[in-house]
Amino acid sequence: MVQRVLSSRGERLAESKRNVTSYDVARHAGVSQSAVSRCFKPGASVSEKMRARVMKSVQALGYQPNAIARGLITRRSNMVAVIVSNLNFYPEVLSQLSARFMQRGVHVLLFTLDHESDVARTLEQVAQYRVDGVLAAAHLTRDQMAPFHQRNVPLVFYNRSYRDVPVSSVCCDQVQGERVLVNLLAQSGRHQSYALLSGPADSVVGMQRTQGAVERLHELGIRDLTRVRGDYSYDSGRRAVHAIFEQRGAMPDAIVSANDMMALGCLDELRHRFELDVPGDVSLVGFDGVRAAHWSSFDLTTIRQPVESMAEAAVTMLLERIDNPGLPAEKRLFSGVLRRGATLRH
Amino acid sequence: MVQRVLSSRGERLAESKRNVTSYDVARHAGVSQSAVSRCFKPGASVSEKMRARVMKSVQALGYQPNAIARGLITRRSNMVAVIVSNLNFYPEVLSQLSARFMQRGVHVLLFTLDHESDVARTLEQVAQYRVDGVLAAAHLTRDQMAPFHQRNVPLVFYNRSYRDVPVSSVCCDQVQGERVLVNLLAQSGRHQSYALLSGPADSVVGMQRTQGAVERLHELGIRDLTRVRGDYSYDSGRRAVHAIFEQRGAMPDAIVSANDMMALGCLDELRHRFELDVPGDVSLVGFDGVRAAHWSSFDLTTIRQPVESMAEAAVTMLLERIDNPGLPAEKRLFSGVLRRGATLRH
DNA sequence: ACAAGAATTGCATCCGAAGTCAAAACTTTA
DNA sequence: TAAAGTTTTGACTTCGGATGCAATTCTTGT
Repeated sequence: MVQRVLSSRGERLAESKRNVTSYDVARHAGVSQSAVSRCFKPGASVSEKMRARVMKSVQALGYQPNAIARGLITRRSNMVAVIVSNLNFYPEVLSQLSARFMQRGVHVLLFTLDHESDVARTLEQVAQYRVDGVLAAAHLTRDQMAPFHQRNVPLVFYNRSYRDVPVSSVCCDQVQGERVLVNLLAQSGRHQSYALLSGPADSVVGMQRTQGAVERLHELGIRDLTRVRGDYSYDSGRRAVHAIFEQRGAMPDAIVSANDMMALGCLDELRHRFELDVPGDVSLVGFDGVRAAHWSSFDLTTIRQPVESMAEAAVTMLLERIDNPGLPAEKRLFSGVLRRGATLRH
Repeated sequence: MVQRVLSSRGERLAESKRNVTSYDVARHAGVSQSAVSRCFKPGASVSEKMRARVMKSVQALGYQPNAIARGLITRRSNMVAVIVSNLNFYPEVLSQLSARFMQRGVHVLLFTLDHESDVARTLEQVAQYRVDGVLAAAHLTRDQMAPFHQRNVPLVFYNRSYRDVPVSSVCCDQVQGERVLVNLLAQSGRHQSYALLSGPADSVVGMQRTQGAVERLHELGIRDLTRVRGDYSYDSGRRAVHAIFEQRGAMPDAIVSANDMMALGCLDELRHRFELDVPGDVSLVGFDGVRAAHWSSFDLTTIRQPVESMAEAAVTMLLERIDNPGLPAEKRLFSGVLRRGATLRH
């Protein structure tokens, strides 16, 4: 008898561990499993009576439909993969994307790539989870995109565009933004010598910004240009100031940084190590419009990427293409917004 | 004939759209589906000949096992939910967690909660995806945790501890950290009057920091204490300085901020609006050890949370509990690391 | 009250991989 | 070389919910 009690307890325990399924609900409510399933499908043909009855059992048993099982039969996981190259540089973007996907009932499977972590393996994982779409804020080679195209998994890039590949993307116009900044510097008529602080060599965005600046400077006939390279970090901005100084033997009138973080590094180094005045001695512009650029210690002149609009556009584009796989690839280009700070002599 | 070509194309197209399954591979290789399945299970009983043959077909067809289907039968999704309360405050933490999970072959389903977005609905989603575990860097009520306990889904909290609930957590010792800071301020013997800038009322971490500071100040017999509240943002730090000034009619000798962001806001406002010297006129301490605290414009004295260790511990704890559901709840408490900056008079 | 039509409901099957178990193939031993 | 033991392999079932279709129930009109 003791044994019996124990075994019954054991069973109950085992049972409580097992998840409640639609069959359990059906049995409890005295209806068919299909009926239960239909109660969870909006717009399905279910009578009020039935719905009430099923829902009572659902409540009683604490039933939660199994999204995995549903995904298997519907071939829709309701998940998208978000691939971010280096989380540190994009916290705000990820936050925006995540919030917007969630709001639309889409779940985010997050993949982060720290400098050359095994991209191939990561993409394999993405494929295995049968995500409905992929939002990539990271660089992929053509070969790496191919499997998604083959499987008809929509792919939208954030701030990476591929000139020759028909793939959707949402970008901020880096070239134009940088040109605006250079114009601004040139217009003041107080900058003869320039330094350009580029991003890492493998950053497409960085290349575009650099290109935009170089192009415009060249058009304006400016020849006094020192070029150094950084890695987008604050510290590399600080180091860059030294590199510039050593290369030129003096500070230039203006420094054009490929992003805000490095610009802030420059700013601090110029002020605190070189004891120079910004913008009195050197003008400085960045790119991105990060929070810190607005802080009163910096008040950096920069181009703000319209992150909200871009995230919204990217999410919309991806979801549209999931619902309608026939849609053609589309590239949307947003203009950055000039923020006039106090790092510019005029 | 044209029609025939078209239709054959159409078929091929339709076929190429359908994902390759283990049955397709089996047919192609002339073996059974089970054989294919076994080839993907490490340590399964498969002959070399068989494995080679299957893998050839796998390559030929570009087969990728369907993680959804696998998850259904094994009842293991190989996904964990990471719930983050406000992404802006925790980019580094998320980055750490994500990288560490990925490294161990676990996938991250990301859920973000912006101020009181529907927590209940979010948790429902978490449950429906049958994640293997949950890592929460957000506050959950006891009722909200219950379903996970019932379903035996391990739950680990990051920087939230629940005194009376047997739930696992990894935390930084907020109270101790704040006490260390207060001691430091008091030891210098140059601070008589204090202001305490707390976090939002619903932040447990904030409460603990505030409590630690208040306790220690009280123990030291310091009575001159002005208390104001912020929302953790830089801007609220700036505003707080005004609030403090208005409340006291003068600036205190030291401001203890519940986090770094607000401390930086204070610092900027003190220097640029009030034209006060920090640390000459006012001392200032923060908490967290964010990147910007190290920047030379600020050089903030603060307590750095050992994010790497904490993330590693949290990930390990969660995965251990997934593999071994019998493990008891455990709370791990890390000490923060004092960073002596230049915002402290001595 | 009854036929015709509309709205519900249930049965059976499917999604794609994993695991059980017995049959088949291969080894070893006498 | 046959028997016994070992390893491989394949047929079949399972996970949990969705859906086409047929059966049933409910409306409606006459």
